[in-house]
Amino acid sequence: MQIFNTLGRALENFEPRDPGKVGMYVCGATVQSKPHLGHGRYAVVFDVVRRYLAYIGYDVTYVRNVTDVDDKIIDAANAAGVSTQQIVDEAHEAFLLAYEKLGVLPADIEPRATEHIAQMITMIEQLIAGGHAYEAGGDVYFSVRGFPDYGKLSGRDVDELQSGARIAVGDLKRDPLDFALWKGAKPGEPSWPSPWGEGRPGWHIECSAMAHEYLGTSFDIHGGGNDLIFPHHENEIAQAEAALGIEPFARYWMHNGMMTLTGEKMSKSTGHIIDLLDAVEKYPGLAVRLFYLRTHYRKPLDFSEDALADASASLDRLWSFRRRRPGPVEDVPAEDVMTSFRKVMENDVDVAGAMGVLFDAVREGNRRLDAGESADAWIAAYDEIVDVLGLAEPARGLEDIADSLGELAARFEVGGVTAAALVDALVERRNQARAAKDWAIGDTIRDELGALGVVVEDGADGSAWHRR
RNA sequence: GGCGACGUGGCCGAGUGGUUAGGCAAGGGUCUGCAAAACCCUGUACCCGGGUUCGAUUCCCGGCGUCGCCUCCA
Repeated sequence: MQIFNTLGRALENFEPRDPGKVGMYVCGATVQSKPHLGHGRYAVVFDVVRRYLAYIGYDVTYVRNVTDVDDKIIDAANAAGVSTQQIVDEAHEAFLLAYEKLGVLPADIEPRATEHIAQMITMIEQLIAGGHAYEAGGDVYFSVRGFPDYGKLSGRDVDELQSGARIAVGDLKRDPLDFALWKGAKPGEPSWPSPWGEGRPGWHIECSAMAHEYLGTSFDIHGGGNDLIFPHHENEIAQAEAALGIEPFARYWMHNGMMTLTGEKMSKSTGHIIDLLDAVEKYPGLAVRLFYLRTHYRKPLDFSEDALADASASLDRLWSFRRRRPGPVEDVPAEDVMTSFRKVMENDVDVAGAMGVLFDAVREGNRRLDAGESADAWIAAYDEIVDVLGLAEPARGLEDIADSLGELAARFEVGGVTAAALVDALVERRNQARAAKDWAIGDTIRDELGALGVVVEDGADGSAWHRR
């Protein structure tokens, strides 16, 4: 397949380092506060990349890190008067909940920075030994000008960066461009022992060290938001390639575009955000997921309430198609549908294009069902595509409304062993009433069920119900 | 200022050198006790100005506009 590689800014044929296997490292979040819609986008985008690679037969190792030590976390802990651990745990829990609601599969490995201090120290030692880094007053800095390839990812020129670079008061850098690998501990900060005294790692070194730890040298795909290209990923490359003496650190760099709100980037530092957990509370998590997936992953995506409602309506269309024939189908997926699907996906993961293929299949499937023909091949195609996109309707039980269903059934003098049987009995009772043209009873039962979240729909071949 | 991206029908949004993307919304029809769903039909888009070409929304140049990175950020 073809992937747009930020390193080189071109579409490239994807060839993994080891045949049949893909190692993927995606920059996760700094767990400092609750996630916003932008975090959901990166998570969903790379979740689909991962699923598609697995779908076409690769054995994928998916690593998504958790940054659990940095200035902002320390600030947040101090401001709230709690431990950094508490800030990290609460935020991380919120992220995991959001990922789950969005249908994001758990990472194979979810390494935390604080659990890989030793690997970072090793890498920093390698850098110092190689003359790429220097210790200064308990800090360690990477020497940017000593790494000729610096700027190759972001397209930056070291001499032009010079003017914009700044030195904080008390900084011990030899060159304004240099960045911290290790920061000497200040009072009240979490710290770890090191050859340079107590301290903590700089931001960038964790990804270099952890990606190398789990995926080895020159692994396949490194992903993240495009706001990480500079300086984070540029620095990751510099550190890893200088320390390990390998090139490239990662072979393909993929970056998703930013979420915007009223045309401006969402950013937690400005507070210009929509809370992700709020969004997945108001709309089904998978509607938010579909909202992300309608737009090509590299483009900016503007949030609006209307867009989310639009996505939600689209999702209903998909799901109501599948509900027409519940359960597994035997047929193989319609070949031309799957061919089209793969064709668009091979084009730099054109999920928006895949959406078109999917909806085409849905229309054809619906048409066939209306005509009384078999739509199994299209349902099978639907299942396969929806599985790759992560948009399958989750099974929803009736446990939470079992008591109310019991009361309702009692009112209409029907019974059943399970909650589902109660619904069946109520629908049957309703149809008896309808057969007798007693529309009032029929409509009451439908309305009452609807109030509980059970939607009843009458079709040519009987009435069907589903949980909303 | 440097680097980069984008500008498609009412809205969202793929894609392509010449043949229907798709979704949502809208109008008309079929089905239907009502509702819902579904199907069929309708709207014929590609920022502006040049250029290349038999032909450009698609390639090139210029302009206008919007956005991102250059500082923490998915």
